Amino acid sequence: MFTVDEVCEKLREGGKKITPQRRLIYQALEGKTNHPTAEKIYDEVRAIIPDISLATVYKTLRELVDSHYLLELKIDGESSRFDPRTDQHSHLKCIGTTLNAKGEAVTCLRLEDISVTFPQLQVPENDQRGYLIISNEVVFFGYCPDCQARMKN
Amino acid sequence: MFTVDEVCEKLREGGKKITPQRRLIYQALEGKTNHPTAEKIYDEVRAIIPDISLATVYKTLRELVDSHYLLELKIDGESSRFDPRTDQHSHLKCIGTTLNAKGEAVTCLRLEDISVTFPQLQVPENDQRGYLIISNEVVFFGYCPDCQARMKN
DNA sequence: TTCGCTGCAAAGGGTTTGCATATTG
DNA sequence: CAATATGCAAACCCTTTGCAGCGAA
Repeated sequence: MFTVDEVCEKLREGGKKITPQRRLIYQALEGKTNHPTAEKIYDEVRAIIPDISLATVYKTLRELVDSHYLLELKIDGESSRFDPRTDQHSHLKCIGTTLNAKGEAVTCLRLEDISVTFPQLQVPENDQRGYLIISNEVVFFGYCPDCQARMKN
Repeated sequence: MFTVDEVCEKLREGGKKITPQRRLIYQALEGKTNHPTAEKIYDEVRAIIPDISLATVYKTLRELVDSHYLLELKIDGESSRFDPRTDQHSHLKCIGTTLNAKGEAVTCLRLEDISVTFPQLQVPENDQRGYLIISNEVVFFGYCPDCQARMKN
């Protein structure tokens, strides 16, 4: 859970330069729990710097991920979502769908943090196959309140 | 865990036609536990029908997935891997890496089935946020025997 | 004969890369 | 001033799509 100033300072120490573009991208992530995609961040920053390039957004995000200020979540084949919360935690994803104008199913993109991890989870002995287990990742699937409400109609 | 004949029969009943290409793709999957990618299947089938098209492979796989003969696994942003085992189960993925000729890290692509699921896993109350939880997905990460051996050197 | 299938090539979405120019420190 | 960032366009990878011709039933 970085702050803009903290990231700026640390990156500057590493010989990087802080541009208005970068600062705004950091701001678009600071304290967020909605796991935006690169596009979402692009849209948000573009409201202020209209001709920022999507490539700049991607480069800046990659940098944050590489320096461990940001987690990149690749769940279920969706495009990457970015999470400023970098401690170990799990996720809860809504699987609700709506139909768009063309009658195609569009899935609700809500994704929530879950504070816990599940270190006690074990691979059954006969499935172990000589692997040295390091970690696990748990994702829960369900319907968010909005999608539940929509389903009642 | 389908058999080639079973799939052929069922699809034929649905008005589909069984071509040599399709039959070979089914064979390349029948009973397999290595979770091949579309490319891997393409390579395997191409050894027999050299001018089969990758598009045909993709179309055939999509069809099997849609008719629930095949599971499509999208883990960690990798390209899709296909699993003829369609009952509920978990996976164990090797995170070992080697360096290729250009010094880039290449991850071991081994992926194993784990027979169990973890229906008892709960979302902590204060993380529930009004969601109706339906299921969860657990992936274990670790080092396969080969990668462990390589790390000892 | 008919419809579904094939291969090809093109398009698509998301992401990265190369490069000349602009900006930071 | 030097080095790093930017924006643009092109390239990438994986996957899907459109279409004319081919082949299964």
